[in-house]
Amino acid sequence: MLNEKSLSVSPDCSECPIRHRAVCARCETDELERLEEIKYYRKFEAGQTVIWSGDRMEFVGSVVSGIATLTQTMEDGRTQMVGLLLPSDFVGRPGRSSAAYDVVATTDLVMCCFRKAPFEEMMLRTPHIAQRLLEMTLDELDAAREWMLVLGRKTAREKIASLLSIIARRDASINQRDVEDRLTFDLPLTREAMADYLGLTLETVSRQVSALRKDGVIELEGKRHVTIPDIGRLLEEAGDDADGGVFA
Amino acid sequence: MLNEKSLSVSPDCSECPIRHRAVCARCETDELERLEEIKYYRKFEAGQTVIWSGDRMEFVGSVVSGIATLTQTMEDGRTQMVGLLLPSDFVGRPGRSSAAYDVVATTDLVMCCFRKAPFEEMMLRTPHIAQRLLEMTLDELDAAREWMLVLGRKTAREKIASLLSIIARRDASINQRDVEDRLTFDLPLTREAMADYLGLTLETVSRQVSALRKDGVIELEGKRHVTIPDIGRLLEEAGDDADGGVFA
DNA sequence: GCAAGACTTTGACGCAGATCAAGATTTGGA
DNA sequence: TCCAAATCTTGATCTGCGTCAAAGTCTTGC
Repeated sequence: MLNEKSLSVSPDCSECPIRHRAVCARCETDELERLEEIKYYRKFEAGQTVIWSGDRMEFVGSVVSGIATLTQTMEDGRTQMVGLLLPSDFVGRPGRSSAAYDVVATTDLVMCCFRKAPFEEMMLRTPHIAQRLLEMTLDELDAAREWMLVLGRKTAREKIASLLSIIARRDASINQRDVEDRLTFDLPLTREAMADYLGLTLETVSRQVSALRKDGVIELEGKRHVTIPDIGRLLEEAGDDADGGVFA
Repeated sequence: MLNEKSLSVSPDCSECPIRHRAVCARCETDELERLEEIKYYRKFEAGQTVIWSGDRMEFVGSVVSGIATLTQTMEDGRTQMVGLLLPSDFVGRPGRSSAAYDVVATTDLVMCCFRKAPFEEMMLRTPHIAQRLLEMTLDELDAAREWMLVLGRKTAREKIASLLSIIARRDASINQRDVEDRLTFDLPLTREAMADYLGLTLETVSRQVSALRKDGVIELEGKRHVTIPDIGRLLEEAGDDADGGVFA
């Protein structure tokens, strides 16, 4: 299965998670080349909608850089975010022809896309791709279920702490350490987007963020830059085990 | 790929969804026979725990008959149901060694199980199985995300109506039509289990069920037997489009 | 550098659903 | 058949978060 060429990563693909995670180092050379043929990049600006719920979806792909959200909207306008897409996350469903959710770029976004039909065709012939996608989808399912606990049973304060701990842990690209080796990052979401993710109003989000700051759980510089002095404390506030449940 | 034997269903397997949905009519005869070798049935009584969160999980499988729930519990005892397993639903994750949730039988339950190691091994050699599991997992992910909207944004009354409409639509085995051709079924969940699914208290569930009855949206015979005079009305109460969103 | 719009904070008040409590109904075992 | 436990209903009261309102603070383009 393995050969030298499949292990090497060509420069233009060094940022492409699908190729890294699903394909590279596992498939035959000619499969890699076929995948290369149907691959292309798309860029979106912050605020742009990548795809509307119900639209025909003619590609699948994964996030290379930036952040996007998946949201559902009820007829009366209530909206719930159902997924946060960070670099390396996959978008799209083989076998489904239209999008089930709105996908919106919340920061500038680069996606690595594959035309859907040839990708599906290739999946049929390349078992590792389906297996890798299954693995990724099971991870997403776990994350969705973890989030159900947050939405159904946690208080507003716990919800905020849960969101901050997910962001602090999941997106290596925005995470830094400051001079004292504390976690520090820019929030990639507005208060309103946080509210949509957490099933709260933006006013409640704002109040609870202020409360966490006042209590020393987080530090804020401006509206968006967050520093976590003690990640264990934050996890406690989130109602998680100190060792972090599924996020560990 | 196809041959006569793979299309025929042996009697002892006529109820096994994995075989129907993932394997039958798609694989070679010898794969079918190997699958048969590692297959076994397990029965559980109502109330029994199938597996505890964190336990080593040495099988995967699917529900043949009965209903089970997936729940998460916080240290302080708050619990959230994160999945409802109806006949044909799959349990277990190839590649994961321990269970992430408690699985509890809420009615008498029959499961069709496969020993995990040989099943995984077989999955590697039989692309259709991974592809079928991917399809099923994507469906579960959609259901989980639909439920996030219910948990995050719907009122108590809408939540109850949403749960009833899911049960009314998804479990063909408990669904009947009465003499006037109206949907009618026994609720497979206690008020407490409904509360755990909906992120409510059991008192609120009881009150809202009573309210829906008083308003003629549902009819009750005893505590558990429900009749839906007008499914469109119920969907309206659930806040869904009359044509049902992802449940359509 | 300033005006307009987007985003955020804070306050006052109301309400949906939680909590606490008591009692009714159903189930099951001796 | 009867008692005990489980399940469900209903009422009274409390509270966390939503709603409405106003003002503060960033950002952007001119």
